[in-house]
Amino acid sequence: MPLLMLKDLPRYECLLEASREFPDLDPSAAEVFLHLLRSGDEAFRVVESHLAQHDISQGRFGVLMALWGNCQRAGSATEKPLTPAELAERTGVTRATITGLVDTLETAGLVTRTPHPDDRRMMSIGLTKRGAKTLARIMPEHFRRMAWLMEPLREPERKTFVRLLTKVLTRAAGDPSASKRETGVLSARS
Amino acid sequence: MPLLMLKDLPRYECLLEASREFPDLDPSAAEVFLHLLRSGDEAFRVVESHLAQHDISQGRFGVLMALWGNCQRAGSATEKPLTPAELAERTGVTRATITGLVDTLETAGLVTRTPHPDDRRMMSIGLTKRGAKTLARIMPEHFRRMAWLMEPLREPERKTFVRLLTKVLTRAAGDPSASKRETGVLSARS
DNA sequence: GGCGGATAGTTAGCCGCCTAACGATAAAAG
DNA sequence: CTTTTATCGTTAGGCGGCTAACTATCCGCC
Repeated sequence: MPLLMLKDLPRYECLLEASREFPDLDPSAAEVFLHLLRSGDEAFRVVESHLAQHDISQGRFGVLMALWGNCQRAGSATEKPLTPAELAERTGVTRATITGLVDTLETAGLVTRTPHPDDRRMMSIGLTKRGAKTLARIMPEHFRRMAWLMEPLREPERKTFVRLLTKVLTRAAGDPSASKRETGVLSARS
Repeated sequence: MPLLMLKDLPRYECLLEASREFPDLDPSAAEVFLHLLRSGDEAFRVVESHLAQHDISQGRFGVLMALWGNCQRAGSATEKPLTPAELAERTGVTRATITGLVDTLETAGLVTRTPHPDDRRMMSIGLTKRGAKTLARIMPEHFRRMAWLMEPLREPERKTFVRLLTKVLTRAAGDPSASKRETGVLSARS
């Protein structure tokens, strides 16, 4: 997981102090923001350390899950392949990155890569039996780790949490381009 | 920002459905978890896209901030250098990574790197005037972006948010080793 | 003073992410 | 039918993260 701004979270009082020097700094916003970055980081680590034991990175896991989900979605026991572009779309990385991930997964015998039957520009990526078995081995503990991390939260807290997180996601989805923000179009929008 | 499990967040009903097949899957925990991962990702993107305009990566920004914070902390106008190990500790990456980051920052004229006066094993990394000016130029918009993302949340929501995030962080900090979790020591602890 | 263990920063190699560019292919336009 | 535009997966190169190993240095102990 890449670097966060700084490892130790500043106390609110420090942010308040800093806001005197930087008028653009909203102390409570910064506090939430930094806690969010940090928590996301930690959440990632909790599951990633388990995946690593299976020689699976989060990136590879995403590809495997997308393929596996596609089998389930198809409601069929037979594999339903995806193209690299579809994998890229579902996993949120570029097609170029998918090439590398599929390279290593193919080498490990977890996926197949064959020319697409309908379009010669495309490849067809499918989950092997070994890939499916690897996933089946990983998923129980994967889900347990998620549950473990969230255990201190009771159901109502979880609902609140999701609601707040969704507000952030909605806001982020409305992200105008950076240049617009800097030129003050944002204040006109607000 | 690296890959999340899958780009599109599953609806709660899907998680409920999946929990029938996977007894280890706690639907509400998974929902919060995935929302958290995703929100952390988006928060990262909001500030990172701005930094990129200044040719600064999040990693570099962290180093600069640590150096700048050290100046401030020292309450002195003169620069107060840090060692690579101190930078690594404050920014949460390895010393090896710091070497690379400092390499590029030094090339850009934003930091100085000199032998340490007291210990010949160490280097001394300091912020240049140019580095400080670059930071001063970046920080207003950086803080504005944080504030922008959190704007939909009112003060009480922010306090709740920080409380919930802190619970997660506390839990993550109590993370026993992975092997212990898998062997069931966790259930004995709970 | 000498030895052993610890620490520091760097290097090499790997991985995963990106962008830009490319050749091959498909689709659209005229 | 031909030309132009769009799409695909891959490649090359860069960056930032990691681990392991290395040489140089420091420190504690005998």
